[in-house]
Amino acid sequence: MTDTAWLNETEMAAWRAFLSTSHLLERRIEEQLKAAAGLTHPQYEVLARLADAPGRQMRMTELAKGVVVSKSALTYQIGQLEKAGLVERTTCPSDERGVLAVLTDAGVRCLQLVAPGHVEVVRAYLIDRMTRGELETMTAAMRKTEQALRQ
Amino acid sequence: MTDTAWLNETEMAAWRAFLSTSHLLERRIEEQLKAAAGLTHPQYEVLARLADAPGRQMRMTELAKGVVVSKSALTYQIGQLEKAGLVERTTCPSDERGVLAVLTDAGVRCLQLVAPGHVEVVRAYLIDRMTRGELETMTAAMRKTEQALRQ
DNA sequence: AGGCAGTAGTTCAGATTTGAACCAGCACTC
DNA sequence: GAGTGCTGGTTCAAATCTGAACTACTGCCT
Repeated sequence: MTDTAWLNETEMAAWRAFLSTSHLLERRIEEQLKAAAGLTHPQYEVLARLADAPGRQMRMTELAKGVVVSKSALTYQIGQLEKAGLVERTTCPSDERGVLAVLTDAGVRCLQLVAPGHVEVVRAYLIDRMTRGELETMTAAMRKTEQALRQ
Repeated sequence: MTDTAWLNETEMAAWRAFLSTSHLLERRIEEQLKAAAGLTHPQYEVLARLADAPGRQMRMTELAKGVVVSKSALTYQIGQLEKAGLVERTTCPSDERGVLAVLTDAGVRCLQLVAPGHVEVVRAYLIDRMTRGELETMTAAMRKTEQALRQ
């Protein structure tokens, strides 16, 4: 263990702010989605990602990486969404092992219904409270960390 | 529902970056703490908060708010930490209902042991990748959101 | 062809989280 | 000083997440 520099005032404040904020926002989002449509945040993210994907479909592993959950958690959530009729499973034509999660028409409609309320929260608490400059600075910083963490 | 403006490119990129980064970092931290000391991130946060508190002790509700978990989750985690001998429960002298979580000497030692490795991760992936300016901008932005979410 | 390491998903057990329901003690009113 | 509403914590059931097997298939290599 090499000796690590402790965090100074500013750094600690930054870390604490980041940590608390991300958790608080997560809670708020979860609450809003639950109330609006009985969805969890990961579920919403799955729908949103699929909607953006070509053919409204994506491989399980790819989706798991995008949403940042374990493969088993995704298996579970896709199961839930399938029960709700918002997603379907198809075996991948090019790879017999693979599974494609496909957004159904009902899934699209559900997303259209829920998205505005969700975006509203993201805006009200995060986006609209930042200046354009702050937004860009934050994005740049986040991207560096994200890239490092994705290897 | 008033009509909400959708997120434009920049805003969406910012949101996605923030979201992915916070989740990825959370995963990495969890992994490090688990490997280093069998602690979860919330558990570490509890220890760290208590160590900073006067008398190394805090009321349950106050602690739950600080760490950003539900009261029931905190009850559970304090139970775990108590089993491990890192924390003790005391009834609050001024309020018979209240419970004080107190960091034990073993808790202090555990924290001293684990903190460097944890800080190392926070530094390596987040803090040290930002310029001083970015750090301050991000903190300012996070604080606005945090404040709004804490009402 | 045959073998073999690696990848894709699922299953499983265990840990953790959450909100709702609950009990007890505080504080304020009449 | 009894009544009432509120706050602090715990308990509980249900949902979800994770990592560790496990199965099945792919892609190489010989």
